Amino acid sequence: MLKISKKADYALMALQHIALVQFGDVTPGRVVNTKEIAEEYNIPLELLAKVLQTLAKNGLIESHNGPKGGYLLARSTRQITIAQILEGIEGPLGITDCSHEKEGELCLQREHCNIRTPLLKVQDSIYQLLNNMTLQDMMGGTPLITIQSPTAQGVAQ
Amino acid sequence: MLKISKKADYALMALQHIALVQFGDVTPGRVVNTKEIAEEYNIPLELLAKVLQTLAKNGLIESHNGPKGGYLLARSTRQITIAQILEGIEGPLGITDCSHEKEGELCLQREHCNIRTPLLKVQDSIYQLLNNMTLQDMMGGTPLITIQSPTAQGVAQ
DNA sequence: TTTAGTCCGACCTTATTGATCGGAGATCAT
DNA sequence: ATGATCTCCGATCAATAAGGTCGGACTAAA
Repeated sequence: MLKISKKADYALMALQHIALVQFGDVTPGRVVNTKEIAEEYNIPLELLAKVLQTLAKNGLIESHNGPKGGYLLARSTRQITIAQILEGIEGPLGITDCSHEKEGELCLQREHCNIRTPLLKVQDSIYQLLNNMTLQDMMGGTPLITIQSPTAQGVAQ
Repeated sequence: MLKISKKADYALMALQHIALVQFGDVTPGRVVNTKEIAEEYNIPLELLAKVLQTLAKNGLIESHNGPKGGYLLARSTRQITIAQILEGIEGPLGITDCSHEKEGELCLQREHCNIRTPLLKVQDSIYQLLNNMTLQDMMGGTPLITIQSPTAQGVAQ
């Protein structure tokens, strides 16, 4: 229960990888493309592409078009929270259907529902949890495995 | 994202209702049947029946067969946690696919996956959250929720 | 201008959830 | 004991969401 989607999983892996490349000590500053990540983690290329597009649209990463293009983090690893990443892919956090219920679309149970308020408190606690953890917290001490890409070798000095 | 299922919602409502009837001051000790709950909260009867059956099978409530039959809480409201209820309906908590991965069924990303460990810590924090809140907390005053950010504990591997 | 790469949206396939049906078994009233 | 009523429980169906795929348009570097 409470499982996050594969897309969200892929997003976390991809962002962590980009962060490692961008701020790691191997080839700092290098731009990362979709193919590199897909091959490194065995993620279907097209699906990952869509995930990255979504992340770019939500302002978490910047896309650079054309050859030698790819993605870069839009801001520092401490300014990107897990909540932002997950919400960027899966939409706003809502443990129950009525979490973001607008006026006029009440659920059938709402009239006598006594569990909404406590559940919203639980939801809020989970959000704080996810929003207090950043990309930086997910990359400590993890070694970056470099890949042999002709493109990458050409760029790295 | 992270939405719980309708069945789980129904389970929470039903258990709260049973608890109110059983320990409330109107008709204490009365047995509650499926139909009563379904009508009160506009829940499809057969679906609720299956939810209650599952809860009974998991030892959260006791079923009494035949006419004048129905359900009773198996233990006190303070001994039934939200985690127990949700897990009884939706299965064990697992925010990622590999949460309960058995030997030999590694996911394709596992080889280079660096996000598993921090995610498991997040999952553990959510579990504590849900397991520290009981049915009792959903019946009266404001639920007491304590969270502990995994970041503070040093989530990075 | 060519070429490699990203961008974007439509599409399909599968899995999960929500909901339904019909009978078996158990209990109480008569 | 017997019937009527109610819960139990498995099998099944439909709707929705997730996972994954395809083809073409656009962009920038060589």
